[in-house]
Amino acid sequence: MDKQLPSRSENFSAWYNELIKRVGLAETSAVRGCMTIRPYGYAIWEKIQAALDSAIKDTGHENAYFPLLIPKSYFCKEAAHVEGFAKECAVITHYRLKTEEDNAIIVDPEAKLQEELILRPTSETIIWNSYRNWIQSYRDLPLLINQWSNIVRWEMRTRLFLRTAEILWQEGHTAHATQAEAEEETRKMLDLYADFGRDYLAIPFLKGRKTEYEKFSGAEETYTIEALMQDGKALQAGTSHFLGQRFAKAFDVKFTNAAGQSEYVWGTSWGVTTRFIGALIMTHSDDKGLVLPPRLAPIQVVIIPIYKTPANKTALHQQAQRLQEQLRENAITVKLDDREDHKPGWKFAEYELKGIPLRLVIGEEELANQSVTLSRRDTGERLTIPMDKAVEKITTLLADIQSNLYERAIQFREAHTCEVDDYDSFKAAIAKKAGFVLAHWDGSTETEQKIKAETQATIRCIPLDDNLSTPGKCIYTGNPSARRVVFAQAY
RNA sequence: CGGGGCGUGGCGAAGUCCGGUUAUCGCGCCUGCUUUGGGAGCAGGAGGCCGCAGGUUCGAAUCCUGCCGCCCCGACCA
Repeated sequence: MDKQLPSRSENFSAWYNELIKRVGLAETSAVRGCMTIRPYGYAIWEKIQAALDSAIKDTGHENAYFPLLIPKSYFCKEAAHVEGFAKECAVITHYRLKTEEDNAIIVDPEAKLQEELILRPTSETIIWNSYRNWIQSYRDLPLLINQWSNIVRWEMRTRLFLRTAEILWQEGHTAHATQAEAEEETRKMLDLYADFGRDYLAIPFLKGRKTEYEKFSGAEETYTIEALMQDGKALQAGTSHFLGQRFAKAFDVKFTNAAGQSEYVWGTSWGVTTRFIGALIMTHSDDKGLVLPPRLAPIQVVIIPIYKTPANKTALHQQAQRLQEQLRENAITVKLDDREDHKPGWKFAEYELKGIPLRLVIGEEELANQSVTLSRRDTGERLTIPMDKAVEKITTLLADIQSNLYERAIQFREAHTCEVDDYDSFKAAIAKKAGFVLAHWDGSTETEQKIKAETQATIRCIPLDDNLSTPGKCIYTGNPSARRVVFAQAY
């Protein structure tokens, strides 16, 4: 095994795959398309879950849990929804195995289900089927439910954390009395995701609306958060859907308003997945390995004592333990690595690979001077500070690293965003993966598909809250365009 | 589903064309000693139905047939 990772510039996807394996985040499993998330990777997911879960609850949502298995008939009630997912559904047809005379184990042909069950690719149908019973009056609204679950989408080609057959995610499903309220909810949760991205993942997300062609099957409107990866490709990291009354009508979910009239409710759904971890890797990490924002790092500081003379060993060890305790008292997660079977150089490389934001070294020199040496993972900067200032300094450094990563990502995005006004420049920009390419588009699906077929570029979103709304001419057809949209090659 | 490639100790590979005694190397693992400020050194050791099933042969990792699995490229897609 090479000590070095493949470099990003030479082979970005080899770098990505190798990093995940080497860091111990995840691995491909025996089941095709599914991944095993290893403890370190899962610890990051748990950090994400904890922060997001409390943000979701703070906005008035409650967690619940709905079944993994969905009757085919439920699934088929909303036409657009079925069409969108039909090609990637795993279907359960039998409920029993049996042993044959030659000891072979087979699916018992007698045990055929009367109605096939779908492994949920998303839970709208089974949830709206319950909502019919839960909602009667406007007093039952809004109904704000979230669930943490796994879903199954039978993908042809998979990549760790980015596209797998089984996905861990969070899916919110809400019901409202009015269209305006549901639309507001859709946008509110989009904002919540983007804020979470900024504050925790240290990733700047571009908020926007999906085109008709790219939107969720079953939604009236899909909003997205799009991020730009270091290789210039875009990643859709989360979506929030305004469902209109589609599922309410499909599942007959009505309520009585204050005036005593019966109305269909308005719905939303929104979700983010472990794809966030993929975004995290491809945004911040480098050729030495993972780079984690402190707020999501399972270990924020690693302490490495370096012994030279046996006489100092005890003193160093005690000092290191004292530092560990002090940091813990200040809610900093810390690991003391005093193993003697690896040399310091090995440990340095190891914790850089794992993306630990800060390394604290205490050796003979530090002990003599009552100091510690700190190294930042994000910049490689090394500084020696007095030992009694360690906790204070580490606290500010962790905050610095968190904001530096965000700043760096914003700068990268700005440097990789361009405007083009003709198709040739467009093709050139996309071919060299220039990042987000802002261009005029005539608004037709036909044009969108032709551009995709010719250049592989897709419309990532029609941005919200920006200053791109000056009219122009479509780069492909020359037809009038109300505004620029964001094109990119995407994952 | 098309096109290409690959299955050999935990991992990565050599050996396969042209069959030959005990299957090789690196990493990792175990034991011991010496080491410790950027992936330590030496010595010893464990670990293999060479993807599976048949066949050819005195003899198969190697040749033949069939099967299974995985990866890459396309079509498809969060």
